[in-house]
Amino acid sequence: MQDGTFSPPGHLEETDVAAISTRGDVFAADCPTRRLLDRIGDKWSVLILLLLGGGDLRFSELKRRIRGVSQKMLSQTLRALERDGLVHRRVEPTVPVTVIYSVTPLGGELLGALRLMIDWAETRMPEVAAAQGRYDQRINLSHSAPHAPN
Amino acid sequence: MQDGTFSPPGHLEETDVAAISTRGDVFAADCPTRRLLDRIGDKWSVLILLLLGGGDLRFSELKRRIRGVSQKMLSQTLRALERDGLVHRRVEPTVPVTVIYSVTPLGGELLGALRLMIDWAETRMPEVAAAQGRYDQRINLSHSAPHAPN
DNA sequence: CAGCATCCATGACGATACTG
DNA sequence: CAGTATCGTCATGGATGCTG
Repeated sequence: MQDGTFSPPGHLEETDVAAISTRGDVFAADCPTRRLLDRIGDKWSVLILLLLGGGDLRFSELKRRIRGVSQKMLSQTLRALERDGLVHRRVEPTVPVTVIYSVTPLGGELLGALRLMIDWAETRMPEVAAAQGRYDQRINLSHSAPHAPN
Repeated sequence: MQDGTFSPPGHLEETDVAAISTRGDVFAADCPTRRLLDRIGDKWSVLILLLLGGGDLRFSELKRRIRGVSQKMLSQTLRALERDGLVHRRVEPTVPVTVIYSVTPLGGELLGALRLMIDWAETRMPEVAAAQGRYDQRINLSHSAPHAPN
C-alpha cells in the first residue's frame, strides 16, 4: 500500500523456512503470511475491518469514528481492502452519492481470526508494558553502573 | 521500532470507537490493538516468533533460516520482542558466546492467536489474489472505455 | 458527500564497516 | 559468534487543495 498506486508483486526474498509449525510448509515459496501482513499490518486496515465488523458504515461515518485518520489514508486503505475482497463498496445513487462499506464473507473470516489476536492484546498488553518497564530498568542499571557498583 | 532507539509512548490520536465488537470497548483509550500492530506489524516479528515457535534457536540460525533479513533488523527485532516479554534471550558463557532465543509463555499465547491468522492466510490468500485480479480487471476496463463502450 | 492529486516529513529498512 | 554504529534510500502516511 504505497502512495497512490498499487504494487503488482512486490519484492520478496526467498525465505527457506520449511516445516516450521506442526503442519507442513508455513510460508514456503511466496509466503502468504508476509503478504497478509503487508496488507493488514498497516496503520488502519485492522481498525477499519473491526469497525465495519460492527455494522456497515459510510465513508464519513468511518472517518468520524476513527478519529486521527486522514481521508487520504481512509480512502486508500478502503480501496486496498476492497481490492483484496475483504470489504465491499456499495454506491447508493442518491445526490450527493452515498457510499456504504461492509465486510465481505471473506473479510469476516479474517476478522474472526483477528479478533483472537485483538482479544489477546486487550488482556495481555499490560503484561507487555510491564515487561518493557523491567527491560528498560535493566538497561538503565547496566548503563549507569558499567564496572564498579561502588 | 525505529532506527536504534526505542520510542517511549508514541503519539496516538483519540479514536473514539466505543463498543465495536460484541464485547465492551475494543480499543477505547489507548488502543492496545494499535500498540500490538505497531509491534508485530513490522517486517520480521511474526516470522521470528513463528520460527522460534518451532524450537529455540541461536542468532546465526535465525539469520540463516530467515533468508533476506539483515542482521541489523534481526537484532533490532529480537531486542524489541525481548523487551516486550515475548522472546527470551539466554547467553551461554562459552567462547565465543552462544546466544539462544526462545519464545516466552506470553509470546506463546500470542503465537497461538497469530497462527489462526496465518492459517487463514495460507488457505485464503488464493481467494484474495483472485479478488485482486477481478478488481484490477474492472479498473482497467473502466479506464479504457470511459464513455462509449462502442 | 466521497473522494483524487500533490507535496513533504518522518522513519523503516538495507548495506556496510567495526567490536568484544 | 553475536552483535553495534552509521549512512543512504525509499515507502508510509499526514496536510492541503481540488472535483463530480
